[in-house]
Amino acid sequence: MSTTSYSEENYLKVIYHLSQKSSGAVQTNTIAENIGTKPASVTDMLKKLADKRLIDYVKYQGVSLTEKGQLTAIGIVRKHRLWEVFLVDKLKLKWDEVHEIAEELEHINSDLLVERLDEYLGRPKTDPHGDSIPDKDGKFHAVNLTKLNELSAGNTGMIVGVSEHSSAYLKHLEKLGLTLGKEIQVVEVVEFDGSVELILEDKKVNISRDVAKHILVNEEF
Amino acid sequence: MSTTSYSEENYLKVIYHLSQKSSGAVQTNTIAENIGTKPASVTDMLKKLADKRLIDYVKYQGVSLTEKGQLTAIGIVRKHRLWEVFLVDKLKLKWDEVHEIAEELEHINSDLLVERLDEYLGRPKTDPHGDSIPDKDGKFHAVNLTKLNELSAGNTGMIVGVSEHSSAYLKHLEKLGLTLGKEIQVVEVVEFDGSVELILEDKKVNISRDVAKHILVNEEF
DNA sequence: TTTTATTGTTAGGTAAATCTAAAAATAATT
DNA sequence: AATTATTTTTAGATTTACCTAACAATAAAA
Ligand SMILES: [Mn+2]
Ligand SMILES: [Mn+2]
Ligand SMILES: [Mn+2]
Ligand SMILES: [Mn+2]
Repeated sequence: MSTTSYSEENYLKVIYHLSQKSSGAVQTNTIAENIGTKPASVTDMLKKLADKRLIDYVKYQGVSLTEKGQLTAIGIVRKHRLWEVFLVDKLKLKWDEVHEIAEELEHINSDLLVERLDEYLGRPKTDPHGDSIPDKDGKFHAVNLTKLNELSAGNTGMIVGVSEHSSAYLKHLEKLGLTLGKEIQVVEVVEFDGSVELILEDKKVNISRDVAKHILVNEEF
Repeated sequence: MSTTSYSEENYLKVIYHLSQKSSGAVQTNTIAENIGTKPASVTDMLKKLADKRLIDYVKYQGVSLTEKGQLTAIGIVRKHRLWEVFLVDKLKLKWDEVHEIAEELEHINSDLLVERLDEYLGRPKTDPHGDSIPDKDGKFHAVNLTKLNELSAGNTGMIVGVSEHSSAYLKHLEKLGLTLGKEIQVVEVVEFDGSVELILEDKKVNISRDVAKHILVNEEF
């Protein structure tokens, strides 16, 4: 089992996330945008990852992860999310402060470390943004999420995740009081602009469609 | 304040440790041995570190850290030791299992992270091997240590550190029961081979000079 | 179905960190 | 002081992960 560099791991993780987001092969340019490199650099790396049997790559046709590539990627995602839990639960960082740091921590390779960290944190199932943490074998335990903007008037739910992790977005939610675990009820989804009017802790809050669509709720009824 | 790469940081740290160990300039070959590279590579790096004003370097005359270089090095030592405390105290790794991992963790750059970690750990003054942890400003709080082999018959002390960190050595001490915090009393320092006969928890233990000289005790009387 | 636009690849280069082999400086021994 | 040994540096390569500019393939539009 050859070793993977930080850079290779970042590529695998991005390819993994992009494959989740939409079906079919992942495109070179999309990877470049997400990693912050040029397409030419991506092509170089894709060849290397293909040589290592971490991805299936057909020139001009995009890529997908092999079994081995996917397991590697999920392992990194697991570490990223466990470290985020540590940073928020134990070190009391805010949910918008942890991503960058976890981006580094996720590359530290030690099965013993990850196992003990998981145990120490109480084997959490989700990270501070509500994302599911895969277990040691790379299995996710299904959770059913609905986007807030897809609820109908009258529906109630608890905020269990967000699908956008930028600091700007998270800080905005924080200010609105829309944090994980909060109960909300939809008053109206405005047809004109898609904005959502909701009740949060007995107060009315109005959020734009763009804000609403990245809030994931556990629909209650 | 330009950024330092992992590799540069490892060099700075090694130069720092070597300057502590013996006075005078640190030699190229010694650095190479300690980092595990060839002297030619060290020369390359020394030029770079000198350009960045992190070391004073005169061709053929060895190097020493500048103020800036020393502060950087101490910052890395601080992180290394804090993470070791975390790994042992919180994650329950053994003292011979943490060095490699801390070698990676020490490079993660976030003042907020280090501050919170320090706070979370209760601002420890020493790491799991008894080494002093510098404070945020790079200051060490002096502790007076004596090498076990320098004690005289009848002297008593508490084990507060070790000056050798190899897994083999630490495992050996563990087996003998010679771990941090243990009280010992010297029965005799054998003149013939320098081995030390001591009492540990009411039992007699004999250790070689080589083992004894890396055990640091807080002499009691 | 050409033409145009988009997407992806190749060719050739750079910077960081390493290496080997050869040369130069310094230190230690006759 | 001359010779030998050790230490250090230089010269020239290599590998990884990038880049720009030019070209090729595919997709979209006319
Ligand atoms: Mn990363
Ligand atoms: Mn997250
Ligand atoms: Mn290190
Ligand atoms: Mn230590």
